Amino acid sequence: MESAFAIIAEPNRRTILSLLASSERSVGEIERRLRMPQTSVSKHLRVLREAGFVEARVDAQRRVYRLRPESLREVDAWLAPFRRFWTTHVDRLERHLDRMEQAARKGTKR
Amino acid sequence: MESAFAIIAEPNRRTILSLLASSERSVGEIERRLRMPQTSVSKHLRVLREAGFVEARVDAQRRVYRLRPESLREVDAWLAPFRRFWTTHVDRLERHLDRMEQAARKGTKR
DNA sequence: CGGGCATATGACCCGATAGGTATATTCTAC
DNA sequence: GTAGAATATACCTATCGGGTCATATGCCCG
Repeated sequence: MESAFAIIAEPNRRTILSLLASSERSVGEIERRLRMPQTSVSKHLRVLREAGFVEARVDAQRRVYRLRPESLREVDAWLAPFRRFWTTHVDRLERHLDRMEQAARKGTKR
Repeated sequence: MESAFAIIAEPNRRTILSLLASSERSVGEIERRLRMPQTSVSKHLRVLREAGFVEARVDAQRRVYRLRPESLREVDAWLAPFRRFWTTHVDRLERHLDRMEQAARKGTKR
């Protein structure tokens, strides 16, 4: 289970991620909202956790999972070169502004 | 091989797509540039073709493949809800932590 | 026409992985 | 401590997808 792409290839995992995008959830909540067996949820969460997509907070007997979005940036970054295919001149302006913003922040980053 | 996500889960297919992003190529060109066996290239191209990621133009004995980017928009669209995490959230948190770290360094005598 | 190039297809093997079932662990409440 | 909850893990199995090898198809050119 190397790449981020392999992780999100699984539909249930994508659903879990989407659910966590709105707010953090316990395993039981995920289980009920997505109507999938608990062991399956736990397994997918483990994969997501080990790949850095989510992290868990302990709350008594519960584990509350929340998103860790950095991993998805890899996917976003790979996608970047393709975006020019479906963007128009309007988005060109946007990219231009993005670059200017980045340049402006260069000195203060990290 | 249902979803676009499953398609791009394969590293060689991603490489092929990236290559085609710069310009169209014949099978032989892809084969040589990526140093992978021809049958393998053909198989991946078939998968990509049937999933709508690429299309082929016939040029004598060659097939010249070019990108059809619409399929990738599905991925891009799925990613959209997560983008707020790294366009606002993370940067703000990062800058916040940076300031705290700097302040902490100032205070300690190390 | 025949040979050789470019590409596609088919058959087989193999490793990875998701799902299911049963069980283990950890915590709470009494 | 015990019962029962919430969650994790082990194990098995069936499936699926990629690599490779052999072969088929189609096209060009002499």
